[in-house]
Amino acid sequence: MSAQPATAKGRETRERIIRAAAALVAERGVLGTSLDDVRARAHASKSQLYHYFADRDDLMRAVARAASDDVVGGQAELFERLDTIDGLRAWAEALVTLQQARNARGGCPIGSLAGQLAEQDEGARLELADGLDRWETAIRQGLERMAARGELHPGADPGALAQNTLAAVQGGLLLTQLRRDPNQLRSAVNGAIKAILAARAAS
Amino acid sequence: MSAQPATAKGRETRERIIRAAAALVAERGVLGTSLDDVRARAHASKSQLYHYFADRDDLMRAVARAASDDVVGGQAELFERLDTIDGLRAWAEALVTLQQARNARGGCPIGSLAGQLAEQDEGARLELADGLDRWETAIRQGLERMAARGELHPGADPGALAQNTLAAVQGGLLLTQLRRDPNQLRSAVNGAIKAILAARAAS
DNA sequence: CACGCATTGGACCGGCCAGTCCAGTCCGCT
DNA sequence: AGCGGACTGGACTGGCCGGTCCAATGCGTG
Repeated sequence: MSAQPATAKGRETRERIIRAAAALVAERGVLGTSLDDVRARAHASKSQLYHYFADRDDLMRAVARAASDDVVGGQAELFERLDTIDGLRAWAEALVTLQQARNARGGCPIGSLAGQLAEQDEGARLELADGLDRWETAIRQGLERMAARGELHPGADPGALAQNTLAAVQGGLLLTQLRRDPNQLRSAVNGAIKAILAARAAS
Repeated sequence: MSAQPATAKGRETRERIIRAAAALVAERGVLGTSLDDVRARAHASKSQLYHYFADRDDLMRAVARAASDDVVGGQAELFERLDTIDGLRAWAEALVTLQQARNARGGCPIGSLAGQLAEQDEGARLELADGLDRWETAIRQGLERMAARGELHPGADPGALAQNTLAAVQGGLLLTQLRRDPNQLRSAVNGAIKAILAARAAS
């Protein structure tokens, strides 16, 4: 960490830097992103970078947090309907559509950053794990609402189902990225939904 | 690519360089591995690096290929028994045990490299995708042997099951890495095996 | 206005690092 | 032996890049 902005202007500058860094990291990876690139893209000066961030790692940690927030925040409305099979299907299809729009590039920001940062910077790892937690929680709460309505088999474990669903999404995204084929994600998440269907109570 | 070694000695040098680079990349990531580091660890000189590899990217491509070979090759014996539920369970448990031994660090080499290389170097992406293909093929062939023995429901799709199983493994490994908890992998792969169980023919 | 803190500009530095280059040495083959 | 290609050693370089520093400029408050 470093100086938190004390004014609205400062906060905006800090945000601009993070957004620029996040965009560059998404395009070129942590490897290919220099602070000068960030500086230029954010229309900021070197001292601004070091005013708001302790060093390069600190900035990357902020990028990891921003990625987590974006990924999870971007699904907020879809999360609300995760307590019905239709809602689950809509959520899954939205993920697939996003990958199609991106030409199956980039994978999941959380997953990509994991490979680049998890073993290098403990703070970054924790930010990414936190994103995963919030994501899994949203899925689990949807399933728990289903269970509370008696729609799941009494022995079903919403926690385990949510965890496996998240794993299927992440694994599917990796296959999608490496094979440049969004159907890899579709198949994986369909499998996860099938597992949830199997846990439904006999009406 | 660059010069292929013409003599046994040359081949050994090239191998030594790749192994050194792979080890360093596993420890510090692509980002944190310089050619000087590789040179030192491999007891080689700068000219040897550039004799066998066109440039840094070319070396990293070779590292990606070596990672694919190691991951898939290391499971060869386990792959042979993938045509029984017990064999599947043994395979799954071996993966979990490996993660425990590694303190849940590093994830899957293929997955980690994916985040670091897939969007930077098309050649590396293809090497990693190839590793994935060989892996998935091994799983699929196990399931096909089960199907040939009539142990799977006629409508079951070994290809889709294999794909989803691989996705579960990769996703489980990502969760394991970010949460430093090997049980994440166990849960994910158990879910995949459950899906296979559900595809068994009623004896 | 005057004070002080937040913010900004940008020159500068020292180190690292990918890649080059040439002068060799090794070694199989004839 | 001696030719030639494969292989090796390591100095060198030019550029990039993270990080430092200081001077200056907003700007809210009393």
